Amino acid sequence: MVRVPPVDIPPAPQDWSLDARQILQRYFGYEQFRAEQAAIIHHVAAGGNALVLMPTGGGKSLCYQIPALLRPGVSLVISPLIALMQDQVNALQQRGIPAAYLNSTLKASAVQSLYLALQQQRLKLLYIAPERLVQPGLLSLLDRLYAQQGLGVFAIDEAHCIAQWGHDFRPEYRQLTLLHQRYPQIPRVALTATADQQTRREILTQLQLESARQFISSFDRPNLRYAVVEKHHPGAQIQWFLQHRHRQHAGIIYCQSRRQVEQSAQWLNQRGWSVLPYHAGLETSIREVNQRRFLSGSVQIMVATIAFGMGVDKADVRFVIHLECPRSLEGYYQETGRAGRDGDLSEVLLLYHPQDVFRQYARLRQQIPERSRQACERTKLQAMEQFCRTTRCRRTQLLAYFGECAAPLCSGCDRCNPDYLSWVGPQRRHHSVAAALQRILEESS
DNA sequence: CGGGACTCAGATACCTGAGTCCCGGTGCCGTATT
Repeated sequence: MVRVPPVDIPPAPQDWSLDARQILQRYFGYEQFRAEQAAIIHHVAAGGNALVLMPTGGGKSLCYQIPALLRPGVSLVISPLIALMQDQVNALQQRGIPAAYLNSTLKASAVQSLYLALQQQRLKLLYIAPERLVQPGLLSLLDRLYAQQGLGVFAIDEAHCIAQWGHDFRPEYRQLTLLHQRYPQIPRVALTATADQQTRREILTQLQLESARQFISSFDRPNLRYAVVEKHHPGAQIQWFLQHRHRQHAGIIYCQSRRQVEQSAQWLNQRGWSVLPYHAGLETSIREVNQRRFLSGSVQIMVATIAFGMGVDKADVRFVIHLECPRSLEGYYQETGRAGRDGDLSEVLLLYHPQDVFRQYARLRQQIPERSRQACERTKLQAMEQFCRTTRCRRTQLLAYFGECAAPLCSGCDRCNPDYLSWVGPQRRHHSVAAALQRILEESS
């Protein structure tokens, strides 16, 4: 992720009282709103709270950016990554919108001038991390703005982080509850592309959005083809998949540990594949170079941990491979969702081995002391396991997990189209027999 | 769970093997150090 100091804050345009559609055309260059965007924007701009679930590329950002421009004062966007803040702020500034971010990449002098700009209400959007939000200095400034009616909207971007990170990894995510307690008059909008029922409940509780209006789009990604294959010889299976289906295509291979990333990357490299590793143990400069090379297409395949993904916007990722089962269907959905953003057909392959899952059960027993959380994580892993072992349509099951009803057959997964099983080479006959038997058993029970 | 890192004894001056421990994956911030 490239770290650049913020550009000077552009002066606020004179007239923000345009209506939503005019703003859309004038500042963002689109003619029309998509799907529920208009409804969400009107609801939030009128002071309503909202939970927005919309798949990647659905135009979530506009759902808080336009309300921020329609309402008086400055709006705060809680964002999990510095790189995301930078991307968004750059894009807004290029459109002539006074936006800035406040984070540790800024020098003291830049922070000073930012505070001044806030006090003088020269900003419309401010991006910050939750860690920064909860600091007393910023809060007292926000108190003053609140008293002067200088706060517009609170947007919590990637709101699933509240549930996914708030417990142990980034505890400040659980202090966002202060937004409502301290500034009850300010509308809050939480946005995410992935949240199961449990995650939604947590978002609603933590942000006190229980009575908020919910806008939930379909999670289906019709251009993705799903397959889950039993893992026997992962190296050979991956090689077959690459050679026969994706010789030239860009793709991501997800591993569960840094070591597995290093080993797999090296193994593929030795066999002539154009790959680079990516995980949080690598130096920042190396991560930046590797990411840039993948995005630009000068390297074909990224072998990575979950560190790689959020904010990575590459349209032509044609495949995603999981060398091991992720810990939840939410994780799986997020990671596979990085394929096919351009809408073209893309293939996602999971190599499943029961022992991998068994190990994960053991690990969560050992690592999570709190019983209720352990149970919650176990439930998520169970759903993941069930997805791997199912004899029914994968897509239907994935969508059902996110609370969506879909047709019982999709023709875009290995259960609906067994040809997909040959992605990793010729199928051994007893597999299909075993699957058939299991299906008969399930159906008769 | 499984595998790597570490410890320590034993035999000998560097290395080996057995036993034990601990960790596995995401990032902010701020402070101390270059």
